Amino acid sequence: MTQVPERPTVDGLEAKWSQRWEADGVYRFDRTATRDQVFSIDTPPPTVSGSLHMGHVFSYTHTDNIARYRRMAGDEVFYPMGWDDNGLPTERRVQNYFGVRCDPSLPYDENFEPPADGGDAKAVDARGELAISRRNFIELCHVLTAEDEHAFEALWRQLGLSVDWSMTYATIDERCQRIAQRAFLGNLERGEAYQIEAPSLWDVTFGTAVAQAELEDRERPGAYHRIAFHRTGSPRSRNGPLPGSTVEIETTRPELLAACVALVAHPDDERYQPLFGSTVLTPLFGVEVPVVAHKLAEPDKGTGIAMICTFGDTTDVTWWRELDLPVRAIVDRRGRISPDPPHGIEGTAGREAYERLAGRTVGGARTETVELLRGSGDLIGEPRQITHAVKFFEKGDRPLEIVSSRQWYIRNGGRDAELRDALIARGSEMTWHPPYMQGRYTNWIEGLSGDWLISRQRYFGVPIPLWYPLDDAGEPIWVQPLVPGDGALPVDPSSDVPAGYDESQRGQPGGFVGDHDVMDTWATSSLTPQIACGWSEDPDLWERTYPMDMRPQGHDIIRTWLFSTAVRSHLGHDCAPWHHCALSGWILDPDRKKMSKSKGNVVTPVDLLDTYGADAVRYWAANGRPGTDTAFDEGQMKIGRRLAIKLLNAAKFALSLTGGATPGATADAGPDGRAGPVCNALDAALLAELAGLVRAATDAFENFDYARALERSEQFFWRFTDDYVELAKGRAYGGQGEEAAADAHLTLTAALDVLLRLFAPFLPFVTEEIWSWWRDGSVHRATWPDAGEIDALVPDHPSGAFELTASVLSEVRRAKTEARRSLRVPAEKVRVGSTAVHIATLEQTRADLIDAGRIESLTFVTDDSLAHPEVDVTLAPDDA
RNA sequence: GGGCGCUUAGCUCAGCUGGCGAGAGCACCUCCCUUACAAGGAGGGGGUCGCAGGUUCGAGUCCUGCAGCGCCCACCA
Repeated sequence: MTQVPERPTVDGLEAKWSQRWEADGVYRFDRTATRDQVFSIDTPPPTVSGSLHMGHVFSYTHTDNIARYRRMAGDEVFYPMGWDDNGLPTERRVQNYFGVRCDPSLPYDENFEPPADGGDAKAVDARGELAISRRNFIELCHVLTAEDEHAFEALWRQLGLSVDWSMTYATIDERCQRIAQRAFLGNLERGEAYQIEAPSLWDVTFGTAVAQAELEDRERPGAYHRIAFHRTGSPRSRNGPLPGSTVEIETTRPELLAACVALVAHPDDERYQPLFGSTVLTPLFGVEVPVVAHKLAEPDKGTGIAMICTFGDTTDVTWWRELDLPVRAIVDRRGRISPDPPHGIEGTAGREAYERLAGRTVGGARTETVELLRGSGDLIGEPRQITHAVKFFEKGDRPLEIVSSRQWYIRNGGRDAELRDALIARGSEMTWHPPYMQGRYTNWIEGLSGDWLISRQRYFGVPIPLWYPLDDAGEPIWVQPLVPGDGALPVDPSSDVPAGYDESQRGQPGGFVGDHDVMDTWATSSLTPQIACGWSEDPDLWERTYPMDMRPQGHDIIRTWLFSTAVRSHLGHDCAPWHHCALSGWILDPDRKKMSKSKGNVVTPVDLLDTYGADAVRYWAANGRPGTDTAFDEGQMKIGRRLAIKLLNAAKFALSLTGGATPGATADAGPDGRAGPVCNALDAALLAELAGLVRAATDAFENFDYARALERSEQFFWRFTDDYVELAKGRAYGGQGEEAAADAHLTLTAALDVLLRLFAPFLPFVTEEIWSWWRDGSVHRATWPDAGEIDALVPDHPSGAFELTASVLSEVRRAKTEARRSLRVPAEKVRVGSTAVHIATLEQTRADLIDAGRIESLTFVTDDSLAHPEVDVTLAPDDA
C-alpha cells in the first residue's frame, strides 16, 4: 500500500507532476460552481515580448500560494492566465524581427508571407522596412508571440502555477479586441468617452499622445536664461534698456520665446502689480503680449514673473485655458520648430529670427535662440546651469512636448469631483493587502489633472472602432462618428467599411474616413476582469466569477492598471472589480536596486529552477512578505531545497515505520486498527501544538499572509523532526512495546498528513510526491487541515510536555557536544532539577527521554524555586 | 513641498492586539558518519531592537519629535 522509494529525490518532480496534473485536470475550473463557491483571480497578463524574470516568479508564486490555499479550503478557484501582447513592446519587436512596418492605410493581404530577410526590395520604404496592413501586422504579432507564450507557459508549469491552462487569452486576440471595442462603445454611448481637440502630452519619438499615468520625471541638466522683455512705449537706448523699461524673466526653455503669449506674475506680487494690464514686446520677435496675474505664479521662483508659452509645460496649459490666451504653437509633432512662424510675428526682424529656428529640433533651436539673444543684448548675464525634473513618457527617451491635437478621452474623475469621489469610494470596497497601499490609489486619484487620454497615434493595437463622415469639402465631421454594429466587432476602420458606405467612398467628399488611432494598451488591460470572466460573451461564466475575488499585481502599477480597471468596472458595471487587491513588492538585487534588464542584473528563472528545483524557488518567493520589496537571495533557495529534501526523508521515515497508519479523527480506524485518542503525553502535546499551528496558518492565509503561514509551518516542522522524531523514534521502533508504538505511529502519520497539506501551497511538487506514496488523489485537492479534527485525537489537552522534554534533551545534547563527544555516547547519569509540575510532566515522557538521550540513569529532583529546569549530565568515560 | 513605508545580530529578515530570560536562517567557530536525512546532524559566539522624550507595574511592540534610507505624488518660469 505504501510505496516509499529507497532514496527519495526532489529532482524530476516538476516534469512528472505537472504532466500528471494536466492529465488529471487537477486545476480545471468547475464551471458548475456558483458565485459564492468560486474564488476568482484576475491574473496579471505578463508582457510576452519581454522575458520572464525573477520578479515575475516572485509575485506569481504569491498568487499561486493563495490560489492553492483557497482550493484546499474548499473554494472552486477560477485562475486563468493571459498574455499581454498588445502595445509598444510587441510592436517594436515585430518591426525589428520581420523588418516590417504597420501602415493602416494599406489593405489586408491574405496571401502575405513574412519576409525572410527584410522583404522584397520594391515594397521596402526608406527606413528599410516593408509596409504592411494592420491586420497583417497583427497576424505577425501572433506568429512571434506564440513562441513566447509557449515558453512562458512552460516556465509557469515548471514553477507549478495551478492555473487552468484551458483558459488563456491574449490581449491582442480577436476576442479581447472585440471586448475592448465593445467596452469603448459602451463608454461612448453613456457619454463617458469623448473626443476633443486640446493640448496634450506628446512623445516626439513615438509620435503619439500619452496619458498622465504613463509619465515619469527624470532629472536632467538645464539652465536658467534671464531674458529681458521690453515694455511697450519704452525707448531703447544704445547703451541698453533704460531702468524700468524692461521686465526680466527666467526660463529654461528660451527656444519657446516665439511661442510666448503672455507674462504672468502672482496677483499679490507688489513688484509686478504696476505691470498688470500693460503689454510688453517679446525680444527677437517683437510680439506684443499682455502681462497678466494668476495665483499659480510663484513669486520666489526665478524673477517672480514668467513667460507663458503654448506650450512649455502643463502649467502653461492651465494658464492658457484659465486666462483665455491665444495659441501660438511652434513645436510640431516631430519635436521640431514649425516651418512657418505663428501669427503675431509680423516684423521683418522677427521673421528673420524665426527663419533661423524653423525646422530645427528643440535643442538646436535653444542654442540658436541663445545666440540671437546674445546678439540683441536681451540675454542678461550667462545661463545658469541647473538640474531639474523633466517629464518623459515612461518608455520614451526624449522629453515630452505639449502639442494640441484631437484625442479620445474616457472620464476618470480628473475633471469631475463627483466621479473622483465615487472612484475613491470604490477603493474602500476592496480589501487591500497590505492595507496602506490604498493610500497610493486614493493619492493618485486626488492628483489627477485631466481625464484618461486613450487614443494613441500608433498602428498596432486595438483600433478605435469608429469612422467619420466626410462633408462635401472632404472634411471629417468629428461630432457624428459612425459606429459599427455589435455583430461586426472587432472592426478595423482602416480596412472595414461602415454600414451604408462602400470602400470606394473612403476618403472621398461625402464619403467617410476611418479613425486612424488605436487605443492605449491600458484601455484593453483595464478590462482583464471582463475578458477573463466572459463579459458580454459568456453570461453564465460572468455570473459565476464577477466581480472577481482577487487582483494580484505590482504596487508600481496602481496608478495605471489597478486604477484604470476600477474606472472601467465603475463605469460599466457600477461596482468594484474585485474584493481583494494583493500588491506584491519588487525583487531587489543585493545593491537594493530594483532588478531590471537595463541594469543587467537579471538572473534567468529557468536556470534557478533547474539548479534548485521549483519548490526551492517558490520557497524563496513565499518568504517575501506581501507588498514588501525583497532581496534576491539564492541562499533562500538552498534552504528551500533543503526543506523539500527534509520533508522527503521525514516522510520516508514516518511511512516506512508506520505503514501510513492514518489517524481517522472520526470513525475510520487506521490499518493497525486504532484511531486514537492519543494517550501518550509527548504525542498529545505535539498534536495539540499542531492544532495551534493549523489555526495560525489558516488565519494567516485568510489574511492573504502566505509568508506567515509558511514561516509558522516551517518552524513547527523543524521542531518536529529535530526534537519530536528524535524523542519518539525509539518508541516508534517498538522499544517500549506495541501499545506505546501505536501512539507514536498515529502521531507521526497525523503530523505528516497535516504538515504535507500545510506545505502544499508552497511546495506543490514534493508534497504531491509524498502524498502519492500512501494516499489517493492529489494533495492539492485534499481538504485543508482542520484544527478541530486534531483536537479530537487528543481529548486531554496536555500542556508543554513536548517543549519541556525537548529542552531537557537539548541540554543532554549540549553536554555531549561540549565534551566533544558523539551524541551516541551514553549519559551515565542525568539529574534534572525542576518544579514539581514540570517533573510530573517529565515522568510521563521519561522513557522517550532516556531513549533519545541514551541515558543510563535519570533522576528528577524537585525544586520549586527554579524557573527553568536544571540539567546535570555525567557522560560515560571516554575510552579514546 | 505633500503622503506612505522602512530602520531589530556581519547579511536577509520574523517578532501580529505591549510581558522577551530579544528570535530565525545565512555567514562564522566547534563537535559528530547517530540504522529518515553528510546536498546531513548537534551545539557555540555575536544585538544598549536608528536617536531623544512620553504613557505604563512593564515598550522592540503604543504616543510625540528628530535623523537616515526607500517609494508614490507635486515641482520644468
